[in-house]
Amino acid sequence: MARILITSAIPYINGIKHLGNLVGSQLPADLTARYMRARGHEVMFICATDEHGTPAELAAAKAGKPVEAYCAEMHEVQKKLGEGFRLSFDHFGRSSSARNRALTQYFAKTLGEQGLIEEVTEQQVFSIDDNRFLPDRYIEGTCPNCGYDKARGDQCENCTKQLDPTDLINPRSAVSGSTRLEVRETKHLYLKQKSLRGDLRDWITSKTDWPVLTTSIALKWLDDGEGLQDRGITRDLYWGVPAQFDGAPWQGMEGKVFYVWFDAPIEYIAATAEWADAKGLGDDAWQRWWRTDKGAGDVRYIEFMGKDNVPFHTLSFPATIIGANRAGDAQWKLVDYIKSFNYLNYDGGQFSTSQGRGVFMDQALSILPADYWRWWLLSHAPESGDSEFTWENFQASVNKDLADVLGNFVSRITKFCRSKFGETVPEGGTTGEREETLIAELSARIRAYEGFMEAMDVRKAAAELRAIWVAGNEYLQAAAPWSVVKTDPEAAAAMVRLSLNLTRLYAVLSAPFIPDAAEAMMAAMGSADWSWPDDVATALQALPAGHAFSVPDVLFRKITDEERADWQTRFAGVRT
RNA sequence: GGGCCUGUAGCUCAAUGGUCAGAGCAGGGCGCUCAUAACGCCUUGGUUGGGGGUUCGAGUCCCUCCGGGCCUACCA
Repeated sequence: MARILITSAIPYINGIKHLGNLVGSQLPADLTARYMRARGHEVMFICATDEHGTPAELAAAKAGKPVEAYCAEMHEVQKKLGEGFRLSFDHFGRSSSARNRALTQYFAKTLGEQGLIEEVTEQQVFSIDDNRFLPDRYIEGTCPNCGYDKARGDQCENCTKQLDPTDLINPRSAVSGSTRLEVRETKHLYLKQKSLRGDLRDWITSKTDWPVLTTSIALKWLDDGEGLQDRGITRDLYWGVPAQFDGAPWQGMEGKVFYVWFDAPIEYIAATAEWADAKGLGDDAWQRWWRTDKGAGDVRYIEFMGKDNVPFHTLSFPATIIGANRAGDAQWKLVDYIKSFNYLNYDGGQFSTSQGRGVFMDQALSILPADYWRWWLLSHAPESGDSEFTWENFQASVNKDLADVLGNFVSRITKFCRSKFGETVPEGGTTGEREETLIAELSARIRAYEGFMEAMDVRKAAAELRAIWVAGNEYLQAAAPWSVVKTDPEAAAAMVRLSLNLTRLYAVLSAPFIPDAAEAMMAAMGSADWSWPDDVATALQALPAGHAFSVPDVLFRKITDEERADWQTRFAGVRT
């Protein structure tokens, strides 16, 4: 038994997330957490809402609410949706928590004491009418290069030229449209990542088992051009962790907050502390997951994220950790493995939160149960490249895999048994060569399934699980108990007994992917034995003769052509 | 502009430089009748985006062209 710490990238607070967000981090993280628990490991699975930053303030203003209230509401909404998708977080925290405020300030203070924070005076665009400094991206104007009139202050989307806000012709605030902008001087803290470059490179190059997607992005940032640059870790905003506090080794940062990307990953740690608080446990309880000087030496830490998050998790967050560890007292845990995902596209384009394009988590649950989405998304996870959601593919995959292959297997065997032997596991008969062959095949496939799950090879694990389901149908077809029962009821009884046991086995194996259906299968088998099938032959004897079971309701109903067409139309446009 | 990823059957995807490029779905045929018109067996289908090169051998490595995607540090 091992100890495994799993974090999912924390979803941003400004709205309900779409299926692309879900499959890029939370869902595969949940799959792994559930699997590792099923294997008997001690798991800490952490997620949270990422609440700070300009977009949160603007979304709150648009909703006509104070940002604190807006974030509190949206946190609850996201938490409920996570529960709806059966995301089995040990804790779903908030980056605005007191724990995160304290830890973020602690890390900043420690980094400052190590000489790793520098004060930099710089010029920033201030919008008089908005009464706020504007991030470059929130300034619009005409591109000096191509004349596009909606160019952003950081880059022109039309000609892709990188810009400085002061390059724009007729600049205006993207928030209000106001043109009363002026450049003001402002002071910010920078994390001196440059000086940690060697440590970071040594650490990253030691991770030979990481996916190319992950290491190539990290190395590019580390070495491209002039190499890794220092990063500003404060902003002129209201909503965030205050950058001036008692004991801060710098002055003059009143009214400024830490940059959201500085405090967001620290929330992984803080959310674990929030978990301990919620459980009424002491600091030791969470520190044993995060501090190698407090017992976290044997923890394996895995992070899940979309590819856009990789630089922050391979460079800036590790820089924070490595820098703080130089102080020599607390020793914080660095990530052991990063599983990153590409993007899921929607019907020929991108999912987009800002444009309301695609299917969002609340909409998805309103039309079908979580298991349908979990199965499709995980079995099509964008691991090797971007992948695409289409309604046709969704309908076909779900109907075939869940209804025809798995659901129908459970249906045919339970109903057959009920009609011939009643609703108890039948006794008598012995197994033979056919059953030996089945057990051998299942053993080999389960071993392969375990390998894919350990490696977090999500699509391959799904394909193997499906093959395990198919093996049940193949067996039934070849054994044909409906024929055998006419001449040799005892032999048929042995076949049925094994098949009912196979149903329980399927519940155990399938639970990480489709937890609700697994529960339904287990309940129908009248069992609560979730133990992992280390030995298949033994596992197939868990339900003894005479054990009562029931015929479950249809596990997965099929998606009709009419429904598919309806949803296709309903979700074709933009969410309002 | 630079960097990275990617292009394989109608669709979604596999293949440490090494048998005849494989699966699932869709299509075709046969079987079965326990089951959600489900299941099983067999089967059609490929100039691996184009062109060149390295090699005994290339989907895989190199060059080039074409297409798609992502990142490029103040959105998160």
